[in-house]
Amino acid sequence: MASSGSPPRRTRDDVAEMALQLLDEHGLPDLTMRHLATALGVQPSALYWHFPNKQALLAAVSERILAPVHEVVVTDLPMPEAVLVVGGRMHESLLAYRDASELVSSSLALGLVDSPVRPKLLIAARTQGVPDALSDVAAEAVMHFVVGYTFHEQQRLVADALGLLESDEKISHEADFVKALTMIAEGLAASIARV
Amino acid sequence: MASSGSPPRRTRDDVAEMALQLLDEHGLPDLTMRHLATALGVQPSALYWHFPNKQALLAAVSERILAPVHEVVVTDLPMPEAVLVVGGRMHESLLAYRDASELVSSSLALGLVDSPVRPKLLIAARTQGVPDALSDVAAEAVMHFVVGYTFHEQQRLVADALGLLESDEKISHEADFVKALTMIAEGLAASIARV
DNA sequence: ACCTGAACACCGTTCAAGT
DNA sequence: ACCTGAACACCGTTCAAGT
Repeated sequence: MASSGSPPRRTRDDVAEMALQLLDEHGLPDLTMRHLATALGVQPSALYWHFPNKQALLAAVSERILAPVHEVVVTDLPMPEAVLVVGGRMHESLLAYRDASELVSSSLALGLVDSPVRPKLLIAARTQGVPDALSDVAAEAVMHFVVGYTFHEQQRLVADALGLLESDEKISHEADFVKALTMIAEGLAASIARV
Repeated sequence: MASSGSPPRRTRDDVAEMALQLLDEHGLPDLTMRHLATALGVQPSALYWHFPNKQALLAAVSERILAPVHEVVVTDLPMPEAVLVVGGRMHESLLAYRDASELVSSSLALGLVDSPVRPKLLIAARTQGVPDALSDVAAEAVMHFVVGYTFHEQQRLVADALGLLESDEKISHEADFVKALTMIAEGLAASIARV
């Protein structure tokens, strides 16, 4: 049998998965097409058979990072709580990999990836008779806040690791995140009450 | 008289100002140290006399973009209105230059530039007896939402200019921005009412 | 004080050609 | 279908040296 035949080939998913691992291990600045190719045992040009360009590859990585948010179940949850659950899950998902929020921020802005927050809040809103327009507005506020906050937070984490933060900057800001998200949720509740 | 003497020299401000113009005319991807040097009639290495690295230069450009936010006056303004005024001014400032929100987003995240929202809301809060902690939380929510939203919005503007948007994506989202910002302001009002 | 010249160590992307 | 090899057109940064 020809068991030691042709060299192993990579799927699109293999490439995206390896990119995610490189991101987590070495950070976004070192996630180059050349490093990725080397990690896959392939020439840089081979990557362009799987993806048209680097942005498309990064969008695929963003999708993987955001996957857990799509799994969250918020049906029959009151709207303000749904905001906390979805926003919280997105926060967790972004913190799970190094530099994830920076990467996702640009993929979202470029429109190469859809907000996972919007469909979730839409479901929760509809089961409670809240207009789509209102949940859309809330989804925008939540998504941009969570991504921006986590981006900022994640940079503080690396600054801390490098030991260049003042001691009063080193306290955990997890509580602040929840407070701000709660404030947005309360704003939504107030908007609903007025309808 | 030696009126046609030594060649013109550049100040740090000259360099930052030219960078801002290049950003606005050609966008962030084309704002390279080499292009900037050429525009200034200088060698790329000359820029490193004025700034230690590109990030520091970009931070200086971010400061220029955000300058109008520091000029806004919110003393004696009720807190929810202060949020709308400061957030609105930040939105305007970011829209004034091409790719400004993307640039400012990363400068803020890296901690190379301070949030202009925080000190403004702090003043408004204190004149009304609102605790600093509360205005800080609001400042975080406002800043991250405004920067993220405007980043997304500014990318839609270039996509529209390139003619690659569906017609239902082309409607102005200015009203949505105000609605979301208002929702955050109402969340703050609700938090204040509970104190 | 401000800048040149030259180099170093990289990038993303294309494309003809191979298997 | 998946990849190689080689090239193209760039990057940011350093540093000795000039004026």
